[in-house]
Amino acid sequence: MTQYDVVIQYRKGRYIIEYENFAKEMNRGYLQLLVMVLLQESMYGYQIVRELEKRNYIIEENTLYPLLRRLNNKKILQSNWEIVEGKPRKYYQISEDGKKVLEKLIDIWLRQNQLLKNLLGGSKDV
Amino acid sequence: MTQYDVVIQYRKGRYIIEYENFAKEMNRGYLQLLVMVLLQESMYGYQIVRELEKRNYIIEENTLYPLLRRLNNKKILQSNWEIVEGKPRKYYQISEDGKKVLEKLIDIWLRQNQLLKNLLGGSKDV
DNA sequence: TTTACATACTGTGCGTGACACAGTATGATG
DNA sequence: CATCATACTGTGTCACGCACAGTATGTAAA
Repeated sequence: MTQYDVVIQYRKGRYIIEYENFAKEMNRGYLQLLVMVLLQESMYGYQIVRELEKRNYIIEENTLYPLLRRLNNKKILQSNWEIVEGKPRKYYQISEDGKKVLEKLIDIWLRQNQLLKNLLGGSKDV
Repeated sequence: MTQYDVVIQYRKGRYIIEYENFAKEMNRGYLQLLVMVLLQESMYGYQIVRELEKRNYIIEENTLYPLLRRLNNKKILQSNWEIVEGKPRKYYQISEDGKKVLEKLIDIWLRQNQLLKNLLGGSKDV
């Protein structure tokens, strides 16, 4: 915690650089979109975490599992259990309703991208 | 509300298509990024709403004003009042701390973009 | 052999921000 | 003189990211 740090607050027993919070917010919406895109092929939770890890994107298990459950409850995803090597795995895939929502989200994402690209005006290669 | 609609729930006196909720989530993080990018030049709230409207991006006043206040409280933004044509206007600009956060957010955004682009595999022109 | 780590889930609760709702005040237009 | 555009303020609700805590199996190291 130096003069160079950004905005600091004490929470849950440690100092939080405020941009950790902003980073969190950046995930909202995006993670849902990401998961829906991935689950066009059937996958289980742990597999998703590892797959994204390989692609240098860290998603917390604490984030992903509740997310999968929520999307499942909303019928955005479908799921089925399989026993593999004595351990149960819950496989998820996007549902027909989910595909419709996914389309909308990709639309939004494209529009957001376009706008930001314009505002940054070529200073970033997006 | 037809068989073609996606996921429906009744709230606040009307039916909500579930993807409105997903759309909402898509704004989290992104709006903060957007505002920080815009406020590299000094602007006031109402002006931001109209400016984005021109660019076909609707941001609710109910969303923007609280957002500006929050970012101001966190010293991400600075503000000053001016009286124009007898009416007070609160002008905001990004602060030095804010610029550091903005850089991080753009990084995150670029990484998210890259990953999603890869996953969508050329099927979308991003 | 027991300790520890990887695998693969479950449940509950907190904090934050998008947006709803409500309100204030001025100037211009009809 | 009513209504609309301008330009803010304050407070409350709800959903989601993530923290925290727990369960259970298989495997590798000490």
